[in-house]
Amino acid sequence: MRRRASTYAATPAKRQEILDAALACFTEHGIEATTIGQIRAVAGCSIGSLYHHFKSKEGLWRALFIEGISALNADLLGQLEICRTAEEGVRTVVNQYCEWVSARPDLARFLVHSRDIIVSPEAKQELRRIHREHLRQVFVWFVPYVQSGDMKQLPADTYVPIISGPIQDYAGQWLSGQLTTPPSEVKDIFADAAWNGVQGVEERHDDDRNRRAS
Amino acid sequence: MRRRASTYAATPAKRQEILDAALACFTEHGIEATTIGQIRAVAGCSIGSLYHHFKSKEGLWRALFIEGISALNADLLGQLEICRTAEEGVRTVVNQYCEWVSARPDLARFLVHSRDIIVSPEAKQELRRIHREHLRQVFVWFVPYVQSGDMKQLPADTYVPIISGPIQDYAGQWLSGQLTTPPSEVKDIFADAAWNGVQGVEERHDDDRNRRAS
DNA sequence: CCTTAAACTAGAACCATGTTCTAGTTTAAA
DNA sequence: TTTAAACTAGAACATGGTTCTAGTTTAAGG
Repeated sequence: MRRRASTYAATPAKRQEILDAALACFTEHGIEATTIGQIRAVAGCSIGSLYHHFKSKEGLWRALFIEGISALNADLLGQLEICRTAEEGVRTVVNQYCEWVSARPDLARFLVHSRDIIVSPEAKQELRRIHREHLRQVFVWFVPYVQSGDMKQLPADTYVPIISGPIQDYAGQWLSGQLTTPPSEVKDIFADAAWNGVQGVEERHDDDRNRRAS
Repeated sequence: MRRRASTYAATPAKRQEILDAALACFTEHGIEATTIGQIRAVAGCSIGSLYHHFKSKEGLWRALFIEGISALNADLLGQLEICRTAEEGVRTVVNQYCEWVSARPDLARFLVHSRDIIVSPEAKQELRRIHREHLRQVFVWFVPYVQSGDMKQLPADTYVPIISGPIQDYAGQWLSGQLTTPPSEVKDIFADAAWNGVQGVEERHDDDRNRRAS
């Protein structure tokens, strides 16, 4: 009723527009503080339209989250695909995370924080499923290297924390504005630490130990 | 009006009662999903009383958070006090976190999640201040060992992620029910990884490397 | 004891915000 | 042109956080 004459035609794009608007609002006001009204205003649509595309506020979060996390995961798995040594793989996990966080900080911030914000049991279940499936796929990539002894034998659930924990912690602090040096500038340090933490013990050479020293 | 005759007298305790009720509700329903009404019911007080003690829902979160994080910090600093080597210190950081998470999982879960839930700028500022102050104090403890060469020279902001990142990541997964093996059972692995990641490079002895092997 | 002020409590009133509902409008296919 | 489905608008509603007024309890001073 308020719209200009022949504007319609953009149905599929509208959904994306709402998602973009939501992310912008989250970045500006914080995820929790953002209201449906603000998103609606930025996206330039009505409440009804918004609820037509997403069944609830949480549904919107969920869509944004799944879209983001899936892209991140797919990108990592793609990069792992072309790695040919355990060390390459480990460093790729760290580096890819750094690059991605630096490239899309708004989305990264949202992903990191939304884990604690999505509450409905079904949604939580789904997100957890996606997360676990991703971890599994990454883990599978590393299995042969564990078996060959290139990587240490450890409890299955400890590899990811050891490899990704530090960079995620650092990135989280950076994303929330507590640190000024971007992850990309310290990625080698964390890649070193990650590889250092999981590399096999027997086949160590002297000059392997500190490769980032130069 | 509804109260039994001479029940009053418990003013200072009531506040704590409300805090306990809040934590119980958070554990049962999730932080976000918990309403003031639920807390009020469990604590057995009125809305007015609740708002007298805490100026808002967020104020309640804040009080609970500060209480918890302060206890955790103080405990760690106390334990560090009696450590006499860098390795002892690093392992203490990891172990203490494990023990504490295992001992008070409800509170731990709340602390981990509430970081993203407190939104008012002033509160956020305060929490950040406390967090940074804590990091600083821990860092200060390690400084002499970095200078002596017992620990690697790294950018200041990377020590904590390397030491604490993995165990925090693991504990977070455990707290949210995704893992079944409690942190206390894998703490040595993470302590090893932590020390491995920050120990000085020159003064390494062969038998230092795998001390947890037995 | 009695009075009085401050701490505290009760619960109704208020208000912001997420969600539902009804009445449409646009599009595309028959 | 007709019709059904996708989509949009915005008012009405429900829930839950917050404020407000009217108390009640306690402790200190007469």
